[in-house]
Amino acid sequence: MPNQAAGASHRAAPVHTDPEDVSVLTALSALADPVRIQLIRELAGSADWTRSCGSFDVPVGKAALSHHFSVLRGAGLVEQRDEGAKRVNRLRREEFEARFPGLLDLLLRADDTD
Amino acid sequence: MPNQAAGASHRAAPVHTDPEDVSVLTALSALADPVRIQLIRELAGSADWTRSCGSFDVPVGKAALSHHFSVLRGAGLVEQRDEGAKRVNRLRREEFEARFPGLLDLLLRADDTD
DNA sequence: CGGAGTGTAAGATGATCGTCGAACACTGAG
DNA sequence: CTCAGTGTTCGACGATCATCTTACACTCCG
Repeated sequence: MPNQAAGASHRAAPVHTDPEDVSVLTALSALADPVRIQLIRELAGSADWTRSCGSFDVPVGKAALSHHFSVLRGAGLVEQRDEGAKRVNRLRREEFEARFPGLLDLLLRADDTD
Repeated sequence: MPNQAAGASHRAAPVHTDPEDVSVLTALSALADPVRIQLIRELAGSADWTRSCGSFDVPVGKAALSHHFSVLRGAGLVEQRDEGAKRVNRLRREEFEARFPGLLDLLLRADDTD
């Protein structure tokens, strides 16, 4: 097997979906949840690859949290990478913006919660 | 009681919500449904006040249809008016666009269904 | 190695949501 | 008035979804 750079992992790599392959319905369904909205907002306020899954201030257990990240990946909103024991995240701003122009901005600009 | 112009009705007027009072979550939730997406698209392709509720080609009964229109009203997406025995509809394009710029266009431009 | 930390997988539970059928109210036409 | 057409409301049902608990796998560190 090929030599791997820093950040190697023997865990199963997270499954990602290209935003181009995401339907409008899937995108809207992924965004229509308070916890996921909060995750995206927090993620948007942090630099890429600096936030591990457990570092978010959301009122759910880690099992539910894992599920939410899975949904966000499936909607092409989040990219994940294993870094040691942690799984760090990145918001796919440009790619998602190219597929759904203005949608992310709508979420991030809004000042209401519910 | 005041003299009423043409189109008077003794039925309870439909309850509308101003798009300005709609939260992002409510808007996204309203749009995250295949039937409602179809309703909005069909409505967008017709002139204002020309489509009665029963004139839409959706695969649900009239009870469910009535529910969907109620959700769309609550999200500030649709305005309704009684005209004789029928209730005719209008897509609130400009008002909704002012509150959520680009969101409606996203739905109407997309060429995928699910 | 052994233990703490991190995240996923599987099963169960409770709530929400979309749907339908039936009953009801209203309108317009005969 | 009677009747057909239109739409809403109510109760019920089933499916989906968010959540939790438990168990498991992996990584790092001592």
